[in-house]
Amino acid sequence: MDKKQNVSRAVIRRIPRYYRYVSMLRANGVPRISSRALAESMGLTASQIRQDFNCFGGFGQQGYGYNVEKLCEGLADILGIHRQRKAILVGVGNIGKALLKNFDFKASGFDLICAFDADKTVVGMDFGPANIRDVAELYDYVDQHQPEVAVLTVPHGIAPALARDLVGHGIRGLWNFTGEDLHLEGLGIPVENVHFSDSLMILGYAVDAGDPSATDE
Amino acid sequence: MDKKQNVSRAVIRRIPRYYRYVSMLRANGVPRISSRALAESMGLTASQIRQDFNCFGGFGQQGYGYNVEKLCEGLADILGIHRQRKAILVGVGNIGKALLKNFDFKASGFDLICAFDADKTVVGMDFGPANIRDVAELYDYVDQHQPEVAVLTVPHGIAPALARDLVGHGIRGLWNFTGEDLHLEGLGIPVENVHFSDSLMILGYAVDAGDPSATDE
DNA sequence: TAGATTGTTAATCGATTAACAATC
DNA sequence: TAGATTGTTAATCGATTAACAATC
Repeated sequence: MDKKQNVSRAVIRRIPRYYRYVSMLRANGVPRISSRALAESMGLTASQIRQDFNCFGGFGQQGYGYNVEKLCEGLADILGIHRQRKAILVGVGNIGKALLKNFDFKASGFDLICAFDADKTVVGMDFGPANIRDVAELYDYVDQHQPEVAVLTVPHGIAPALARDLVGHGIRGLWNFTGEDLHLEGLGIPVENVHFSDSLMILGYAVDAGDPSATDE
Repeated sequence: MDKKQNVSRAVIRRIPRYYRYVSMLRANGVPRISSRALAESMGLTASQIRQDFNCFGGFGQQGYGYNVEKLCEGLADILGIHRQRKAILVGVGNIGKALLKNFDFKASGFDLICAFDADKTVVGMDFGPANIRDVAELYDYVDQHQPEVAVLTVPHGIAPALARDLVGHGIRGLWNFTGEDLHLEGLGIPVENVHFSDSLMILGYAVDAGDPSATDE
């Protein structure tokens, strides 16, 4: 199920999308799928799909294709969905609230154990799965519970310092919604920077150009 | 300012990030920057930056570098920031609300003129720039005001049909937060699918692997 | 002018696609 | 077995990097 060590960035970034499509097939009770049929439905080539899956060793079977159940579990394992790593969220503003209320952390492999904010009026409340605590307790909490990942939904400006401190307290990955690029790869800390504006600007360019090829995945 | 026709997808997707960095330099009053210095601060190579900028014709000057003001305006023009294209938002749930309240559409080149929801309790309210109308009025409104882009923040399931209908009424681009991939490129309609879960899963993978190289941009 | 830095061509690298033998 | 489809190698394509002449 795990074979090669050096899986390229391009491949890894496609895995969640595979997982999404294959999960849907599974939910629909489809027992098996060929690389050709999956490629068709995803807008990729069959070759690429076989290459990608083979980075992680043989999911498939010649003459048959891929068993959907097995493939789905394989992809889930690659992504560590079942590991349910502990995560915290810092900054319960609109975006923070929206994530707490709507976003299914469990489905992505995380257990959101607590959220933090400086605003006393939200401290003590519950949104979705997590209780809100005072940000003053943040580092004590991190020391004690050792979450692996922090979701940053704080206002612009305070992100870089916060990120550094969290990493100092053992945080190993950051999901960053602040709009400021964080670069902690030098420390070996992965960061996913979510930039709404970049996405919308690319859409604007594509609309102006009348060219959809800048968009999709 | 505009030279080549076939600007590659890879280049286009970097432009918003350039725009972000160069805007910051401008805000800080920096008058000029070399490809070398910009590369340093963005974690790219100088070569790549010069190649990228040259897709759109000479922003720079030999021996001097790039004039920040001019470069910033050039990038804004490529992205059509000043065009302020009309946009609507459909689905005023948590994510919709968060976007309306927090997201600066103008800074990305859009004027969010109206939002729609089926829930009568939010109809008539204002969040941020836009008034909320009943979704029953949606298509009449689109016919009349001809927005170019629709932001889809509706619940899972109804997105594909809604997207098709909006395109039927002249919508030329979709910013899709529903978690369902929409593929309308066959119709020449660009779509930016925003997938929070994909982003978080990639982060999870990178954390497990102890390898930040899957993340960043 | 001399130094700096671009614009641009050529070389390298990586990712995608094609092809086909292996095998279920 | 025959047909289908994978796993995998080789060919192609595109994107990034290096190099350097042009020129401010």
